[in-house]
Amino acid sequence: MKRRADADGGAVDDGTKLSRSRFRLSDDFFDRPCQEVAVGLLGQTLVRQQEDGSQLRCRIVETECYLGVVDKACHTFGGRRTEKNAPMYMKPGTSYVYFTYGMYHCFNISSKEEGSAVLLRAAEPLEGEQTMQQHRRAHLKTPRDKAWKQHELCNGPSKLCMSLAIERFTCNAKDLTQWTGLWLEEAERPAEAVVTSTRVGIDSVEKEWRLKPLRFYLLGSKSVSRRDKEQEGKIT
DNA sequence: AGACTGATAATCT
DNA sequence: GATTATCAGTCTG
Repeated sequence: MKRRADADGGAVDDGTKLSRSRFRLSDDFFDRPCQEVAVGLLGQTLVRQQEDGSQLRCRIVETECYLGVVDKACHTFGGRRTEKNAPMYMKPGTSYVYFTYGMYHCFNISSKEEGSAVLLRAAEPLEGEQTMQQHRRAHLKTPRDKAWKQHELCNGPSKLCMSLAIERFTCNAKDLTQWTGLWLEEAERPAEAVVTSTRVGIDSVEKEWRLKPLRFYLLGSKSVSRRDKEQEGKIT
């Protein structure tokens, strides 16, 4: 895997923080089969650049595969093309941010197969937790002085979007290997085992595709959105 | 921690 | 007109 220093993406390290990974995930990371990208993203760092120069950072702990035109649960199944799903057909590493349930967003990254993408489902906050709390509060129906536990900030696909201020008008159809607003950085290989389970929230899909093992998460992370006790029991 | 329910609007049929 | 890759609030244990 080739590496490239993050010269154009993130804020310049001002020396006040300890050394951290500075290798931005690039084309050769995303231009791989959906399942490789989904598993490979576990443990990596998702970075959101704020307008004030600060960064929001989190560690990805849960992902899901949407395999493209062959996948009955996928927005591009059968080769369907709409204005909304267009980013899924774009270059691997392109963001696909869509609005759902009249209120929420989901954030995906396109991968190699035609129409495929990885849904980012959960992450652990690393930096900017107070800003994440503010972003979450801004979405409350009735504004109040609520605070979430750290592991509750990004433990779901739309919570992750709220915390990082990811929405379709600003973040959709971006090349995440180039854009300065949002990118991924290589981190240490996770020590946790990877749990494989079924995808969430696709109940109307026929059984064959609904039950495929296409969700991946890091065992033991408190930020995982839904644990699969049965699968965890099979891990030694 | 888990189960249940209502909310809410863009998108597609 | 139906559906939705979800969440917050409430209730229960």
